[in-house]
Amino acid sequence: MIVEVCINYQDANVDRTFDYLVPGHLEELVEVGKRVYVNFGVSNRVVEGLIINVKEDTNVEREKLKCVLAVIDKIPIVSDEQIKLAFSIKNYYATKLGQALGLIIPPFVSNNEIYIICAQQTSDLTLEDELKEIYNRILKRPVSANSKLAKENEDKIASLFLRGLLRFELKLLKSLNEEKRETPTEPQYKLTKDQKKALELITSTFDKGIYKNILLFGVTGSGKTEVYIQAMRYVISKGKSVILMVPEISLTPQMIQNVKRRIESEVVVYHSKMNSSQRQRAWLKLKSGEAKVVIGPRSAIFAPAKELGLIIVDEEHETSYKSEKSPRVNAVEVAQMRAKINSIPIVLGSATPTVEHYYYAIAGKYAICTLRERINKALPEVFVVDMKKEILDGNKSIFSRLLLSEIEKNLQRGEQVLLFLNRRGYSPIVICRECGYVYMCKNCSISLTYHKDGYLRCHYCNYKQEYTSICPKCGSKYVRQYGSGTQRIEDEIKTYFKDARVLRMDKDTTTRKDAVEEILSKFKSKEADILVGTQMVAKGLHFPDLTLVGVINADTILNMPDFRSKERTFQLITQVAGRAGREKQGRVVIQTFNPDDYSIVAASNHDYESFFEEEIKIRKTMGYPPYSYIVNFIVVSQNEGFAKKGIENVYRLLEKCTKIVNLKIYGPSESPIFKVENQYRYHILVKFEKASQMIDIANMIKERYNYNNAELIIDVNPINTL
DNA sequence: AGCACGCCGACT
DNA sequence: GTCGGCGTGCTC
Repeated sequence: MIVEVCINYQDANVDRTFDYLVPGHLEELVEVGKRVYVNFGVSNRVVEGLIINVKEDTNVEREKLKCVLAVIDKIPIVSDEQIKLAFSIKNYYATKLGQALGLIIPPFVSNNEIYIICAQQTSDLTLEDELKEIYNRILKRPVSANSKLAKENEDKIASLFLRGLLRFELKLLKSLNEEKRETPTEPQYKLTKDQKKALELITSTFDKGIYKNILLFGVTGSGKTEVYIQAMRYVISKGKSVILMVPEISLTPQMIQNVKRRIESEVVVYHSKMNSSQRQRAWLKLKSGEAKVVIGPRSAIFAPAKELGLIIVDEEHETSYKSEKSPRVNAVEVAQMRAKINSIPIVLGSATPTVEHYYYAIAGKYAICTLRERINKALPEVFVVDMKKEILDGNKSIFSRLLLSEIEKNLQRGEQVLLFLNRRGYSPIVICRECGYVYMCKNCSISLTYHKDGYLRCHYCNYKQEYTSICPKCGSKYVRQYGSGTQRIEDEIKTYFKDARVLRMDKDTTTRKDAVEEILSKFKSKEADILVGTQMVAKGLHFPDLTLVGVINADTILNMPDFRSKERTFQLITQVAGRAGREKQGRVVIQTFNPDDYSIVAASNHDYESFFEEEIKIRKTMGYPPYSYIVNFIVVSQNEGFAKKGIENVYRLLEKCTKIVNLKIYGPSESPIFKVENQYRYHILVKFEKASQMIDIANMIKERYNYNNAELIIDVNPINTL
């Protein structure tokens, strides 16, 4: 018996599998998805590997074959379906199989912890007895022909198992206090016509057992959640499970509450602040099928849901679904792969769908349902203020006259205000007026942001230094802070409205574990009149008395050097605007220097279609997605010269491809932010005509790039090219 | 990642 | 002559 093993998931610079011989005493233990210990390389290091195939024969010469030393897991920690998913990810994102598996294998799996928990789950023996039995079975037999090595390996493995034995006692104590669960209450909700249609489409697609993207296009407050819940109930009633993806768990407490209350099965919530034992419990509940619903952000798409029947991606346009760390996967794309593997529907919900997805929907590639009505109230009234004109009229304030007067009215009425600015800190640039020196991060090519606590901070690497008002370059004392962040908005708004109670929500005020919930509940219970915040406040929040939203500067995203900047602007304005007047009539004031830009005009008219029409024309003439497929090849090194050499290697490889397929190469050039955390970055952007060509060439470059002095990052379908 | 193999410069 | 530099390639 032979097993095909993927060695050391994460970093080993090998992207192939290896065959190992299974000794007789391990034959009944090996299974696809279990981990094994094997000898690897000339020095026979003991390494961990994952079995991805069990077979009778191999092409490898017998004398090369080594034996499996031990089987680590009692049950597979990765299912067949998840292994298929790993291969899809490897192929599409041009990663190594190990990297793809690394996303799927739960991070808490270390040594034999899973073995221990699983033993606890399945055995009739006491835990300790079973562990001892396993220990004896695996270790008290010859593991390899070479007896010297065998002894060393035994010692190594024995020590791993002993560590496990110590842990198991703690686990035993913990498992005695099992959590209890609220029983769901079975209320009937009446659906609107549109909701009914959407639900029917989802359930009938599910019944057919086919892979299909269903775009659920509905404005904020049109009742998407109700469609999700009823669809989930249907799928669960047929014995299947559901993954519900949300962009950020701490901002969707209402939805989670709703789902928990209305779903028959146990609901597991994944979030980044869970500790290792909470994660283990969640993982096991899904794996065993005890829980049929998992809700969570990006990582939830890798959850071990058993017999998956439906995937729902809420706010599918959110960029947080894309990982910024290598491998740069997009959880929405991964969700599509997983839906395809399982032949199930995937629901993409949004009020502002991505241009690509909407394009596929109207082209007939995806199904689409539109929820037109806003269930409670009319949409808010939107005013666009031209800030050029404000300046011409002598208004030097950050706030337009209209915004100030609207805030005033709101405060008088006892209603609440939300002020949105996409930038934290006090001011983003500190500059010497004598010599022009801009305070820069010493690790990144980024200007430092002045914070109110007297420190200058880099928002890329968190480097901080004390602020001195004397220029470090020329010694002048004419140093000035330019621009505004949320801290400054908070300060200045207090000078205009001295009695107003102001709260601020951004990365700086929410580092503590429950900080987000605390700020939101304070605002909800009307302990504050004005909430100032970044991106965080734009999403999903619902406050009955919030009737005015101010967008301080709509241009921050618009001016980014990215072909999606208009789309992002439209989405963000629409989203923040959606926070106003969810029950009473709301108003929105948008401050901008580009009042005529179509993304801003369309957002102010709540008109997705006309935004889309303008945007798709530009995408077509410029050859951007969905009319092309983009890959960003980035080469990174601490040494500038190495990075440059690396990107030149990539360029040479790409040039050869121009003879075979039609592609457009932009670069090589320095990345827009050249240095990040002391790493120099060069990149080449490549546009392909066909997805298949993109995949082939990205994989070819990955295979052939062998310059070890600089790391190559392949970003397929990049969201952020900075 | 490790480790060996291999092909060039400055040394006992 | 040979010790060691690290480029290249392999690991079942």
